[in-house]
Amino acid sequence: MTRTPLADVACSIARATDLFGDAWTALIMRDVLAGVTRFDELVHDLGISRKVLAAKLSRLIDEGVLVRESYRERPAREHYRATEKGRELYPVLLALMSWGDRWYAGEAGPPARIHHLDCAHDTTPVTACAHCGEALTADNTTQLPGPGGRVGPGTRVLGPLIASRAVQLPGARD
Amino acid sequence: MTRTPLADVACSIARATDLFGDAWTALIMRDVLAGVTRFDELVHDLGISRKVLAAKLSRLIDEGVLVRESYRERPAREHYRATEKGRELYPVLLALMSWGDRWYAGEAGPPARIHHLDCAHDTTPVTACAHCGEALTADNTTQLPGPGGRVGPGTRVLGPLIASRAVQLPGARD
DNA sequence: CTACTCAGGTTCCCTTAGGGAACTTGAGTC
DNA sequence: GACTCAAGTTCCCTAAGGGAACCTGAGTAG
Repeated sequence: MTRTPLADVACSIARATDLFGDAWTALIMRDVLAGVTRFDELVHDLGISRKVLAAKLSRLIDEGVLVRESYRERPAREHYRATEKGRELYPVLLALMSWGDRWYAGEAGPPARIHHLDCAHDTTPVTACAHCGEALTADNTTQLPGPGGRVGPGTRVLGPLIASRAVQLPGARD
Repeated sequence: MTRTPLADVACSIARATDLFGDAWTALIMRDVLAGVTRFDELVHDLGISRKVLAAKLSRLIDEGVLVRESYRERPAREHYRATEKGRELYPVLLALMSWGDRWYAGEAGPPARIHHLDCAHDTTPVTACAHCGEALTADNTTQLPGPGGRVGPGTRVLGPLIASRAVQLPGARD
C-alpha cells in the first residue's frame, strides 16, 4: 500500500495528518490523556489489535508525542504518558469531539461532557481568533502564504493551487 | 484489512475518526474549503491516486459532508462543494494546522497564515471555553459521562475505563 | 518445585485498502 | 479525423491492518 508520505510537505495540515491521519492515533491520544495508559488497558478499551497498537505506540514515541515510562519495578511495568507535544493535541481531539457531538449525537445527546475546571462549567469548545476572541469559520477567514512557504529542493510543495488562489481570492466568503 | 468500524461507538471522537481518520480526508476538505473543488485539480494538488480520490469523495458525499454539483453544462463539468456539515470541519483543520505549525514548522516559520477577515489580523486559532473564553487544555478540563452515554443493544461501548475513571479522577491536573 | 497468571509485547497468516498506470466515455476543438 | 480535456473506472501489485497464537520474565498458589 505504501501510504503517500506527507511529513515532508509544505503544509502543516499534511504534516499533522502524516502522524494523526489514521484510524487509531486520535483514540489512543484520547485514552492516554484521560488516564488509560497501559498496553493491555488500551487493547481492551479500544479493541485495537496488539500488533497495531505496538506499532502506533512506537511511532508516537519516535515522534515525541508519547514517552514510555516504568511505573513499577519488580515486576517491571510500563505505561505511556503524553509529552507536551502530545498534550497539545488536545485541541484537535476537542474539535473532533465537538464536530461528532454536533452531527452524530442521537436524541439522547452527546456521550460525554467537557467540564472546564477553571470556570467550573460544563462547556463546549470554540475555535476562536487569538486577537479578538470571535469564532473562526471557513467563511470569516482566508489562508495566505506564510514565511515557510518557500521551500528547499528536498521539500515537495503541496497545494500550489491553493497558494496561488489564496492571493487571488477576494476572501473565503461566498 | 477491514478497518474496525468506529461509527457506531458511543464516543464522538470515534465517530468523527471513522470518517476523518485516514490519510486524505483532512487534505481533501482543506482543498475544497480553499476552493480546489474539481476532480483533476484535487488529483494534481494532492498527489492522491484517482481511484482513492473517487472512493473518498463518494464516502464524503454519502456522509453529507460534500455535494457534487454541476458548474457547467456542455461539456458537463462537475465539482465538489462543502455542505454546512463539511464547513464545520474547519475548526478541526485549524487545530491540526496549528499543532503542525507549532511542532513542525522549521526556521522559516509556518507555510501558511490564517487571516481573520472580521478583525483584519493574521491570527492563530485558540480552542476556548464557550463560557469564559479561556483556552481549554488537557490540564484544565475533565471529561464526564454525557446524556448519550447510556447506549442501546446495537451500540458498542468504547471507553468504559474512561467512563469509570472520569468520575473517580479529582481532575485531569497532575 | 511445579503450575498458573499477568503484563507487554512479537510472530504468523490472511484479507483488503491504497498506489499507480492504463483504459473509458462523452464532449469540445484544431 | 486526430487530439485534448474532465471525470472517472479497471487492472494488478504491495503492504498495512485484523486476529489468534505464541513468547518471555516475574510474581504467586498449592
